[in-house]
Amino acid sequence: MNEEPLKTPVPGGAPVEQVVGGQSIQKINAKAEWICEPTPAPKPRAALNSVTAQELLGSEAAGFEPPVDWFEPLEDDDYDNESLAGESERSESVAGSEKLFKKIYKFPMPRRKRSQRDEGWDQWSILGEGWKRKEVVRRSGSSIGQKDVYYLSPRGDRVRSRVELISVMEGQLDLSTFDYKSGKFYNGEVQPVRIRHRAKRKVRERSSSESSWMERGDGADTPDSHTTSTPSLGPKNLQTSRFLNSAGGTLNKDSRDEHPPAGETNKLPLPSSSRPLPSINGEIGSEDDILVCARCGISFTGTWYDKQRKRPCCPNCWAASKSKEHPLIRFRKGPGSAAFVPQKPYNDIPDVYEDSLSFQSEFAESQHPSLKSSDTENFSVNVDVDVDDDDDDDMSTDDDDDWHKKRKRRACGECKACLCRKDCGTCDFCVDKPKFGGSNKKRQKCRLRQCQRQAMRHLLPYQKGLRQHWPDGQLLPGRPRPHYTYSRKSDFKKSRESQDGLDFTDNEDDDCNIKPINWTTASAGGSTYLFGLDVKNQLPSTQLDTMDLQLANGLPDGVPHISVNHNNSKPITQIFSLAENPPSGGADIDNQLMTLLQSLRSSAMPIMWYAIMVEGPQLQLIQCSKQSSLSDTIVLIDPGFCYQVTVQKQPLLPTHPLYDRYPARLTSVTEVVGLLLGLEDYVVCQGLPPKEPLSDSNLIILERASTCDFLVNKKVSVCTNCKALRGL
DNA sequence: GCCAACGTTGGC
DNA sequence: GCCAACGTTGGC
Ligand SMILES: [Zn+2]
Ligand SMILES: [Zn+2]
Repeated sequence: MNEEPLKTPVPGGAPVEQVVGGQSIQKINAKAEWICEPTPAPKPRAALNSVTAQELLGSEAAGFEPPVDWFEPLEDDDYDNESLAGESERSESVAGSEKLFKKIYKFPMPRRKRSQRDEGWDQWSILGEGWKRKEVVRRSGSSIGQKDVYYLSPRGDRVRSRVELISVMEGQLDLSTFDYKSGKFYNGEVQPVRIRHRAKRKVRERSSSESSWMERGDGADTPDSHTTSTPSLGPKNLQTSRFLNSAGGTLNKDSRDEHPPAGETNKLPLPSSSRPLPSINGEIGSEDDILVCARCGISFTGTWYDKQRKRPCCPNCWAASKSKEHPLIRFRKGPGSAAFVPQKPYNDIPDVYEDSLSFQSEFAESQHPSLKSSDTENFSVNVDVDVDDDDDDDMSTDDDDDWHKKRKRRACGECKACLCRKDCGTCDFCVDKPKFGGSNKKRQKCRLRQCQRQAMRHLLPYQKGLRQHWPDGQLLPGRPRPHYTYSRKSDFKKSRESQDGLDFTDNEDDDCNIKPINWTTASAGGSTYLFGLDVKNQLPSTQLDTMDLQLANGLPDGVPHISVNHNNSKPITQIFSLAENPPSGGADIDNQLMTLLQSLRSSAMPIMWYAIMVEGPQLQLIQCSKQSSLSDTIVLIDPGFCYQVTVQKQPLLPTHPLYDRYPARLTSVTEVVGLLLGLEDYVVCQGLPPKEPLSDSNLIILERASTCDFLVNKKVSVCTNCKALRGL
């Protein structure tokens, strides 16, 4: 999918050329090109990938000098219709400019045009010809008002830190006396030591704050086997110490202290009267507009707007609007009122998922039977109790809350993924990380560390290439990855079967984040990640929700490992793909079921049928292809080799004709295969729409008769019993 | 509609 | 100061 096969992790500490401080730009374009050029691509194209249009004009379209403000944003107010989404208010003008530019020059443009990309860059020739610099004031979040300085290299590298700058410079310039923030050299001058007024936030404070302490990189450790330039990302990451020692420690920023006075523990901006205006250093600030705060009426400089970006809002009012609640504590609506619970003892936290069974029991464990708060780490976690005080003010916390919720909700802090401290080092997101030699394009948390409950679905582990490989039953080559599996326990089942209710909660964006992720409700679109397994729900019924499906990790080169636990109360004890190579090692020879299982494993089996052994023992054969019309069908074989077929966990009626066509006991591979092949003649009964559609929903819910056959001949999509129910 | 890409923020 | 990684954009 991406270019990682051509990127080798860099042993040692020195970043290679491609890895320019995490902002590699050399191979951004189509992967075909990249594949042809495993070594850094020619600079012109690299530049085109990330250079600004403005820069192109300057460097390539010689002679054309656009007006100074050619790419300058119009007034933010001009884009009122773009209410949300950060800087989108500016994208229009930029996009328009880009079109114009394209039209005139027919240059290949960067793949993407980010609105801020071309804006606000100042020539910064002190670093060399073509260098640019820009300051960006944070517009939201608890660090609002903070300024970030970026540099843009002539090649288009967007540099975010001193370390990156040094890396990008590749020694072309001695930066030992360069102050990153101010962008100036202090040759021979002794810089006053900048005093940090801001008290360092304590771990405790942090962990009980709104921030989900787990959600951040927070010590995502690097597996040793993958260690490249960053052996560890612990709290004391020494990776950059050599830079800091040579520069950061002795070299200092401009002497003007822009930190809040002592006692101000958060980073909210100070009133403009006491705080330096957002513009600094003359030339930088000179382009800022003088604005009048729509709230308090004071004049201020900069680009501060309310959340809708419609009206100017001075930093002070920004702060005021945020301080209605503690900026570091969020509450969320929900049952119970406890805001914080002690977190699982840290020493129970796995470094990685080591095997399938550890993951299998995840949801049982997530009940946290042991909540020792005496642990040395004593983590706490926000349980997301939301008070959701609706705010009338439109610069207000409504958006702010939304923003915060969105920003903060992707980690429950409790699930195994959240508690996992180590990056796997092999998933696509890990491979993208600079510390693993990646180019930092995706910038996402390790898939295995994505919260099982709250992470966005597309970030969860999944089977890369699933769709290419599974329909035809081909398994990917390569060493099997550890599969993690788990079964949901009966609480899940209970909640579903006891009610006729249809729970379509797609919890991705609502507040139901206390329960485990609801895998089975998502069926829209082409990408349904059921924590890995993409299952097509034939029928959004309660029955579906009782399906208990779980698939292994989503590592790009992983062999799909499927484990499906149909029976909620039976832990999976053995997981085998029928197509998998026989594993070495002995099984329980005495167990005849196991013998059958092993025979099955070494036999050619119908496509996408997998076998697992669950406690009982019980041998289960599961159709794991979502494309299959039998995708929710399971054959259960008990130790006496009697079997039962279930569809979406519903057993077929004993009178089902299927049972007449096949032996009552499945004692051999032949018999098993015969049944599985015979099943292919069936499809799952679709059910029929109710007579009275749901009032408040545009969903079409299909219902089945209680005597539904579940499996019907392929030519019929609905069984006779369901038809009878509708009088058909 | 998907997802690569990346601007941006959180937090040590 | 640094960087992990969140959330969004926009090309395809
Ligand atoms: Zn990973
Ligand atoms: Zn979690």
